[in-house]
Amino acid sequence: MEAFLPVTAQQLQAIQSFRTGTRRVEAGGTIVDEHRASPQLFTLYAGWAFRYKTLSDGRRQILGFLLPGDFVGLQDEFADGQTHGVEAVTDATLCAFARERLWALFQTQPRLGYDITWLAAREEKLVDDHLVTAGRRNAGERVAMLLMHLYRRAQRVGMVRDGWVEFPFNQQHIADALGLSLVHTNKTMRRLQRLGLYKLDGGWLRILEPHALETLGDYFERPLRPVPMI
Amino acid sequence: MEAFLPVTAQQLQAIQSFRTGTRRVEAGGTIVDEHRASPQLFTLYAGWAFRYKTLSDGRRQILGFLLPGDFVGLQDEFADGQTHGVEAVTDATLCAFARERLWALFQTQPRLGYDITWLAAREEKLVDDHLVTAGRRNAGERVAMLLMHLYRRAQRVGMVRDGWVEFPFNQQHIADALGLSLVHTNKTMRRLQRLGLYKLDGGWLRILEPHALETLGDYFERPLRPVPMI
DNA sequence: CGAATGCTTGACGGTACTCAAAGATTGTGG
DNA sequence: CCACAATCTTTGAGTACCGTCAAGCATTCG
Repeated sequence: MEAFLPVTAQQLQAIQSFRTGTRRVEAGGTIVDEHRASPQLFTLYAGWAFRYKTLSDGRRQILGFLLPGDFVGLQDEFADGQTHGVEAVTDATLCAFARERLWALFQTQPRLGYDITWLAAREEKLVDDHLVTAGRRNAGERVAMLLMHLYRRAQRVGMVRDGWVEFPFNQQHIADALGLSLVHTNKTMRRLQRLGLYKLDGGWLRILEPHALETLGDYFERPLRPVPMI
Repeated sequence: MEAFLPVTAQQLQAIQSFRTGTRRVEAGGTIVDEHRASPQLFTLYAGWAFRYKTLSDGRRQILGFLLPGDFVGLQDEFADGQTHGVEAVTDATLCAFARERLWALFQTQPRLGYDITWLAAREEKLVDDHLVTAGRRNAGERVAMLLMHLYRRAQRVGMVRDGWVEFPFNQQHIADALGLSLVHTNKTMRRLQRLGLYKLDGGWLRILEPHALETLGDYFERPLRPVPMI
């Protein structure tokens, strides 16, 4: 797939030896518990998932969404338990790695170590953008930005068919990602739909006016370099 | 300093060969331009700085604050220019590294590569927390959280003297970090001051009721492990 | 068919934003 | 040393965006 960097046979072997198995999680299931440090790192192979944190009174903030190819769990490496949860939105397939072998991987395969750093840096950029959204955009801009963002990322990994993407989120997910209430999220999304900017049907999303949404969200994705795949 | 991991002589030498020089930036000066990819990575040696992004109409979001020991610029590694700015709040001293030598560093010094990944993961955790603040906390909680957060981090690197920390930010900085307006930030801060939770005098901050602020912000920092220093 | 989940809408209230202007503080030049 | 500008802080008044509460509607599932 063109979104990912090519891998040599030797690297592939190193990745294989680093992995400890495949895991399946059904829709709505917990991939990483919010309050327990995970002994594993994951790469998402198939499905949609998200990272989140909850305040003690239950308010939840979704930190980011995960698509196939995304690497999760590095943030916990030094967190001593104070970390974030990961939950599957659809049925998901993951590749698991032993956290304790991470250092060995860096030693024996510096290239893969470098790639992991790359992925970590990219992740942080996503959170940076998300923070701008939550901090400085209004409701309409937030929705526009999120729709374009998810669409573009899905497109990149080949999840768009005839202009439609699987969109398995409910409005509570969107609200928790954007820092809005459920009701206000609903009203904002309805408004943008009535304006004809996008369409949502049976869990599938179609962007009707990409330029309008990009302008509204002040969010223009540039073509991205291929990403390493661990 | 106990906040940092010890370094071997050999590692120190590797770090030295990686660095390309020291840079001084005066208060208010630009460390990294928001719209130009920086050819350098930095470690902040002295002073306060912050990372930020601005929307096209001028709204600014501060992504995080930088204290001595913090490493900046990794996010740009693969960003193709779509990045964030870094600005000095006080006079600042930085150690510069050539970005192009990063890969060589990973090859020859896997330990330092691993440490850089550590720092990147830690950075992302900070942004995650910040995102929860902007997305799900109200004004009082945001201010409480930020004050405790900055105080604890400063304390960790020995910047607290007799309970006072240098606090060189103006209210616009705070507002842009928290995603609030200047006026509302002012009113909220005044309110917490009148409640006797903290004191601010001549650019120095003193936390009077740490427990109350932690509870209000629902933010409890655990003791952190020592951090690598590049 | 009833329960559960999610979407939609209206009404109302409050938090936070904007506008405006008056202090306070600092720095600069005559 | 004072006048004046510039910057930052503080406060008040009015408004709007967004949150909460409540209830109706649609869809799915057992």
